[in-house]
Amino acid sequence: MEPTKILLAEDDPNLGMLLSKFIRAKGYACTLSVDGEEAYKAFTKDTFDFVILDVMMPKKDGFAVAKDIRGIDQEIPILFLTAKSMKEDKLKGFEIGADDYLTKPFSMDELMARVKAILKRTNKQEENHLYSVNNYLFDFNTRILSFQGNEQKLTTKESELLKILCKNIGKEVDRNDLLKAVWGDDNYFNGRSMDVYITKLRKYLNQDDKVEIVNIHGKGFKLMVK
Amino acid sequence: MEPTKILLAEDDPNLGMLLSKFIRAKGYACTLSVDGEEAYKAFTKDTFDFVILDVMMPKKDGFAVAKDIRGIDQEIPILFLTAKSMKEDKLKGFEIGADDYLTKPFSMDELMARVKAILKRTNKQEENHLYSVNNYLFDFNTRILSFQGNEQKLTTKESELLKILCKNIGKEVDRNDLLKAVWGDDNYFNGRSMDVYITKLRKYLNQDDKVEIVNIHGKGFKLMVK
DNA sequence: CCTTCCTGTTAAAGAAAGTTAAAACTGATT
DNA sequence: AATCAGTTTTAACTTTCTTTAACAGGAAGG
Repeated sequence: MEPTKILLAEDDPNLGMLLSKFIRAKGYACTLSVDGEEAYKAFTKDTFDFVILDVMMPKKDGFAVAKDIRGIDQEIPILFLTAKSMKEDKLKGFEIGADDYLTKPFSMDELMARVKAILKRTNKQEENHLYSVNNYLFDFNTRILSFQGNEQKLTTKESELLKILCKNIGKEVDRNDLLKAVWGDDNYFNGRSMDVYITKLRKYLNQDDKVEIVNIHGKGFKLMVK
Repeated sequence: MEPTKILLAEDDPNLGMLLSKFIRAKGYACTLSVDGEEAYKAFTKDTFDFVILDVMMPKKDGFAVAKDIRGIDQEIPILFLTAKSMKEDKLKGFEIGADDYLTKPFSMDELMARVKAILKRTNKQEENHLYSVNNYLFDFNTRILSFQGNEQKLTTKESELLKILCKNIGKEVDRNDLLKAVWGDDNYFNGRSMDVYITKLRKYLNQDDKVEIVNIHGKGFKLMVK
């Protein structure tokens, strides 16, 4: 099994290095970002199991990053780091969907204990990125979409797009969230590109007429099982 | 969709306020009762989706409240909060029909995690947005309006509008409420757009002359079965 | 009555999404 | 460096959905 991947966003280079080193020493993989934008970009590029965000960061603060991340992933645990223990900050964080909150200064061990506790609770182990959509089975790791034994290998973009739809099965996913997650930018041309990919995915999925990607005009898409 | 309603019974005013605030921040509605009797009263007055009971409370302890609640509702999830982790307490709780048990002190997110997990388990997943209007059947999820076997696929706006009318069948729905619900804004032009959609819906619904969308001049619309 | 506002309806314009094919890019291989 | 296969983007065209415009009736209130 691959190690648990942690995304850490911390603008203070000293603390950032220290934390990431410590996390790696504990047997996790850790990607360090020095500001909010970089963190979100990293999140869209790679697949993580846990996110640690400093609240105060240049370019994009921790809350903003969390909000964007929640737009495409409601499950991944998010832990905030903050200098002050302000109550409203805490509440704002929880509103966005934080799983925990740590006030500086904190000890390394304290951080790891929280991370472990949250992972233990949230890890349903099924996070093999294996999605079942009625009679289809989609394995994001191998990028294979199978239907009653016959397998279809998907391309990178195809599988990234399908993954997000699968994660939100039955729920509408905002067009812009999809674009930012898969293309990194939600401009017009990427939008047209995505439409092309939606067509491709629909072709793959048309063997099972209970499965459908529906468009919500002006809003986004929804993968659903009738 | 209306928020999930949680009934919280906790006699410690500090903890009670903190918890209820936190629960609301997480997007649920929360009613706080300060003792067992009040909690039971609240339960009979309103409709809840979840109950959290402190075991030790004045007037009526958590177990007694749970017992009474179970007398009228065998389904609703109940979670107990207790100061001690006594085994017999735990057993007693489960006997009565508790869904989970949390020992103080606990963290907020631990509580929410339990609540979410239980809701996920007990919830019949996505709501069945299935409406029957005399001989018509409307499925909001698939956006299909069917009449004696023949199916009509509706567009996004058509189905959003029809859904709200169906939810309020027989009742007048205010023009502005409709506009704000479907268009997000009740300006003049959206109003004209809605009128166009009302015409469209009427066309779909004219196969059954017992079904009608009537206008209440200057007020709004009403979907009714004669 | 008659004026004004509200609603009903139709058609056309405008915007978003669906589809297909070709072009551009990428990375590996010769 | 040229070729090739696979992937992604761009472009063009089509279809579908939504809004706007225009006109016609009705209802409410003076």
